[in-house]
Amino acid sequence: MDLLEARLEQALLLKRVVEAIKDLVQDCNFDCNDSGIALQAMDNSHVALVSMMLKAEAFSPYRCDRNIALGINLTSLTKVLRCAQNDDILTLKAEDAPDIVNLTFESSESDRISEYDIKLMDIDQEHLGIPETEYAATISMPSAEFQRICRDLMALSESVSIEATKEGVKFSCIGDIGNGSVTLRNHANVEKPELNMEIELTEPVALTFSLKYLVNFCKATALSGTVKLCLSNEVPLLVEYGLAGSSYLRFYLAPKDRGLGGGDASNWLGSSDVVDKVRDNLQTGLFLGAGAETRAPEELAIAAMRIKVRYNIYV
Amino acid sequence: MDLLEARLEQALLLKRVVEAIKDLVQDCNFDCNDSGIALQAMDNSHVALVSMMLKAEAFSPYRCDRNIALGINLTSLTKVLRCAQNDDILTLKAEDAPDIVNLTFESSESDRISEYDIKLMDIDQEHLGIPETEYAATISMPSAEFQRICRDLMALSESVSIEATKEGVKFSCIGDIGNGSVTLRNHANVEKPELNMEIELTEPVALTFSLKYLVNFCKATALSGTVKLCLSNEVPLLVEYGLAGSSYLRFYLAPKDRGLGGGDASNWLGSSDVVDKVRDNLQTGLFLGAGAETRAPEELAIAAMRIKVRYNIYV
DNA sequence: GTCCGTTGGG
DNA sequence: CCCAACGGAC
Repeated sequence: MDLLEARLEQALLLKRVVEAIKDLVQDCNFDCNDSGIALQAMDNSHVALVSMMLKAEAFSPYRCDRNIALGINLTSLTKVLRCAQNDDILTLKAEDAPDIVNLTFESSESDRISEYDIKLMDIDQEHLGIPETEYAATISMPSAEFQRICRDLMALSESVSIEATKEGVKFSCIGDIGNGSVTLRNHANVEKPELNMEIELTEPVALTFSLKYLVNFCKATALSGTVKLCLSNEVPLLVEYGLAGSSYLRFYLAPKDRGLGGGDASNWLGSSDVVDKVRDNLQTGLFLGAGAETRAPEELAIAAMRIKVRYNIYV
Repeated sequence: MDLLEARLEQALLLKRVVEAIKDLVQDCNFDCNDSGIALQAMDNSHVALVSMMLKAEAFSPYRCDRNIALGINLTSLTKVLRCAQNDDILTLKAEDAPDIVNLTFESSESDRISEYDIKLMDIDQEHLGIPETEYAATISMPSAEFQRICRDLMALSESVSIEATKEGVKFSCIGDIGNGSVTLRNHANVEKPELNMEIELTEPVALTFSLKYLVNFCKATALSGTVKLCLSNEVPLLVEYGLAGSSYLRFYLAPKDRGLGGGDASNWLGSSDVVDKVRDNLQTGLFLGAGAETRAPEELAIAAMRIKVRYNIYV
């Protein structure tokens, strides 16, 4: 008897989610419990963090009798998901103490049934239920527009500065061939609310980020017409794609320090001894100061990313 | 206060123009004066020449207080123009003695404004306002048809012979796998004049050209439904795409000599000492004979292309 | 949504 | 030099 059984009306949802994160994360746990399936993982260079939540309501039916972590290689999962047609019905199944997860794809007329087993792996990783945070600025905008801006500016530079004020948001960059900026003003359209650009702001913010990562996050564009950008100084940017129900796909990205001349984010954590030491510390949470070990694990990831920002500044 | 300000209702026009010439020319001056913006440049191997004229009437408004040459790298310009949506309103701005040119893209609802600065470069190049010439044959035909013919024949050969007679025009080629030809007869269609094929001819002409270059010129196809081919013996072919108003995009291409066996146009000016000498001469206009130095610069480019043809014949 | 062509990375 | 990913066109 299966311990987990989750039936998704459209395989497309999971296909898109996994396509959107597979280049950031190689292997990770799908943490299943009775409220749904969650995934959290930092990317290889620990500059970005992915957090997915598929609530039980996204499935019909959904059943998970006991907490279970399914360690999956995302390249393998991608290969299998590509075998599903977009509007196939997808069912995830796992037994107790499983060494495989089973994916079943049924055509809507159910005259074709495909079944795949993927081998599981043991991944030693805490689940980091990242806490909801108050941000200085929260921008809602069409996800396609955000994608377009990131791609456009990448033609000029590796970094983008995002400045949010009450009136609007300005994305700008400085490059060898010239400079560029895109300015969006608040815009409300009652007929097409998906095209709205809205800012909630307690204080103006300006931060700089790696465009390479942002463009990567934008693979999730098809998942939602709207994206939310949440910024506070010296805190990782949150890029959120809301899914049906209150499911979501979130990306966090540590800001870059301008003082270092706009080097690639993957460069500022290089491979020197010092950097290795810091990297170890990030993973163990050591740099978090007294009391770190007593904090909830969900705070550690974000805190670790803040430390990386500091490190970047102080070196 | 800006010296130049030129507002284009549709960014698409400039996008297409620059896409059509960027593979022929790396860097060139945009010569701006009160009558509009002009560009002339020879390609690297000096076999082809591009001449663009965007009249002031193509812009609204257009203002240029003083003659100014904006030296622009077309790869950079292409990158920036790709950041414009096709129906954005595009505004070009430059100050007096500028080191950058500013491009502004506004969405028609103008809730998005993108601004890019491109660094300028000093390009030491005369403006060669090429003179209008009388040609032995002038062919008007649908631009898509010309593109199709060039692409088709390129499958067989690197060169095409264009023969114009009173009755029609024949494009033909000889290749290793076989020979090919496309013959068009005069054709007038009152309902769809864009599909007309018309020849004005004072004497029959037959010349051979590099298909690689012609295919390249055909990137301009989307700019106009009609293309004009103008031929005279031993004179460069003129391929003209007319734009709204009397703006235009023109390409000139030196004929090839059949005696050399249809080598690639970029090959027949190779790298021997003799060739280098000739190339220098082409650039200084020396081979033009007595009186060359007193000729208007606009004649030199065309004359230089004729000399290359001769050189090719006499070697 | 699918397919093809181009570009960047290994 | 070959393969994968991304973007644009149909």
